[in-house]
Amino acid sequence: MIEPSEETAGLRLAAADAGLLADSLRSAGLKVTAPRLAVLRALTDMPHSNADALFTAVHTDLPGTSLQAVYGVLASLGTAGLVRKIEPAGSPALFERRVGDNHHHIVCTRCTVVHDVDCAIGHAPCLTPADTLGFDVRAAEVIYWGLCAQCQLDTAHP
Amino acid sequence: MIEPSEETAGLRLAAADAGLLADSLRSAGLKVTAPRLAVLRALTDMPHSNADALFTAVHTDLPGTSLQAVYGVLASLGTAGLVRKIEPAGSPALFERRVGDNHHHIVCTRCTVVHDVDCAIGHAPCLTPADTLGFDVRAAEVIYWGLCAQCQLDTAHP
DNA sequence: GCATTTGTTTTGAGTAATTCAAAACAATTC
DNA sequence: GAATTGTTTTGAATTACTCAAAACAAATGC
Repeated sequence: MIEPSEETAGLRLAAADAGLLADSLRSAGLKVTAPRLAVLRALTDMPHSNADALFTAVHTDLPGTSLQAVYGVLASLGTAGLVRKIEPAGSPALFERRVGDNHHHIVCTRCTVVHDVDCAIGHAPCLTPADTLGFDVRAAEVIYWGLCAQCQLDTAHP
Repeated sequence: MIEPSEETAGLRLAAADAGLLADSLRSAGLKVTAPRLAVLRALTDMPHSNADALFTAVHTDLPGTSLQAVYGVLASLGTAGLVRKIEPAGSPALFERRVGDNHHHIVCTRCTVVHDVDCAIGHAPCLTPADTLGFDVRAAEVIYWGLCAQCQLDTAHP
């Protein structure tokens, strides 16, 4: 039996992955295009990326791709519900593939790294304000701000 | 005894108010200037305003004032802790004088009106994520999104 | 397979919100 | 009332993003 090399394994994985990504596009009613697959792939590797970082990543694989195309892809993936856009104060918009759950984010005020966090109480208590003021509340967004572990160390020993 | 006219009452109030605003600037270690007083006054009347709206309001009273001055004023008031800046997704930054409590905001997705809301559970349960991931969490920001009462009516009877 | 339709991407330009820098100016301090 | 320090004006630049028209590619029907 022939052992698959690491390279062929990598290719096979990439191919399988491309198939899954293509499927997710198709089932969202979107055409399968190279820029869309590339953006989805980049977002899988680096969640919480901004449009520019994704452009850089995509551009390496697919040199023809324009920044506007990345914005266009992100917009269509967004409305199709395949990616989520978050906009922490003072930062350009960030994108992630984790959608459909009501998870929140924790942002380091020093290095701006972002991580996912689940809601404190498991279900969604903080998703209901004390007084809705007559609003029909559809969503709640929580952002925690603080210092990440590394930045705590860095500020302690400068 | 002479009844104060509405006008003198207004002036007296304005004067008293100017005194209070000036005091708050002084005790924050900031110089008392006309643009700063004007921005504070405008923010009192119209909380959740953006820089441009404040510029328009201030410019009426104090025609020399530039937009950059308003940005400068807001920056210094911000670092002095006299105003708070909020940045709801898809909107320019908004400012308010209500500081020091951990209140949150509810935003109408249709007309973008913003109101203050207190935390659901009174104390701060949603201010603690389930897993801090090693972060030293300093603040939590909650934004509720929905339709305000008026926009619910407007969309029901278009 | 190939033409058609429909949707996507490129190219190029434009805009909104905000920031930067130097000179002019005004509020506090001495 | 002069000196100091901080603020505002003026003018330009930057970042993040959007718009529009033409070129192009994916899916659909034949």
